[in-house]
Amino acid sequence: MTGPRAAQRDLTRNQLLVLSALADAGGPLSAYTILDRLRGDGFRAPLQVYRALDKLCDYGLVHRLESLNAFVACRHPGGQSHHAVAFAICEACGTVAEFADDTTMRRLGAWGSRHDFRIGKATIELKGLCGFCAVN
Amino acid sequence: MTGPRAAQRDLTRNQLLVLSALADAGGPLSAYTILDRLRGDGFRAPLQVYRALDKLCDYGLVHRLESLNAFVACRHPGGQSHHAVAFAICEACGTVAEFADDTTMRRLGAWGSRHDFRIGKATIELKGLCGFCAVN
DNA sequence: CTCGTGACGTAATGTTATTACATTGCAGTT
DNA sequence: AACTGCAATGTAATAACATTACGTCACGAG
Repeated sequence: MTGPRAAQRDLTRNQLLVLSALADAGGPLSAYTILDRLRGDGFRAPLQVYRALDKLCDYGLVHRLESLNAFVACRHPGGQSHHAVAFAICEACGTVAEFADDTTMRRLGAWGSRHDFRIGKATIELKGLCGFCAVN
Repeated sequence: MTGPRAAQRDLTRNQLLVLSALADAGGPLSAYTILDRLRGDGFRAPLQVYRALDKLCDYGLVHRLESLNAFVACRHPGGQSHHAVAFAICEACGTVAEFADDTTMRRLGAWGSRHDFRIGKATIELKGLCGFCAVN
């Protein structure tokens, strides 16, 4: 067992702490916010956080939100397609909804095929207003 | 004439310089790279670049690539939908292809309707290998 | 003329991410 | 047990990206 999936059971202390911080937050956190929250657990340098985040992203347990320079715990861990996920980010309240739209993904894959582009990772982030904030 | 489109004819000196730098490059540049290239034209501080970039993005003449922290001149200026654009970024050679896939956009719009999310801007960036680099 | 507005210049600072290098822990081998 | 290789860690320094704050200038509307 050496694949990425296998490692889910073998998280290191630092990885576990970072993942917990994200899960507890229930929403996106910046690397430096995570660092601050983990100072009590012995974290001192950004690299400790970034290294853990890299692995967690590899393992499919965390997503990076490019448009926010922040990270979220995956809401569908164990789900097959870590690379085929999209996010809806409310600009008013900051909530992030994670979703997978297979049709959209297939559509983008089709574009790739037609244009001879081999897709490694798709970043799809919608910024806007959630139902609650659009009204209030 | 007060809308964003109108302003295309009224770019300031700084905006024109930044747009030219991006157009000349033919690909993405970071704000600081632009700054360096414009030192000869009197640019001294990051803010001069960021201010121009903000406006150029508003006007639909420049796109920000979130996953690269970089900016590109729009390849379809005057095109109707500045917000409905996607990018394919080759991780090997750095080339960026800009495209608009209406079906994908409608699909995401449909997701928004179904989930009561009002989309302001969609960020779609595909990372992978272009036809040339996938072979070589 | 004066007031409001938008662009500009400059300095300082804040935020995000990486490089470089030394060390530690542990599995597999001998 | 000693050796080796590898992944994770600790620490410091620095690079890269972005914003805040404040003062000035040009210009059109009233």
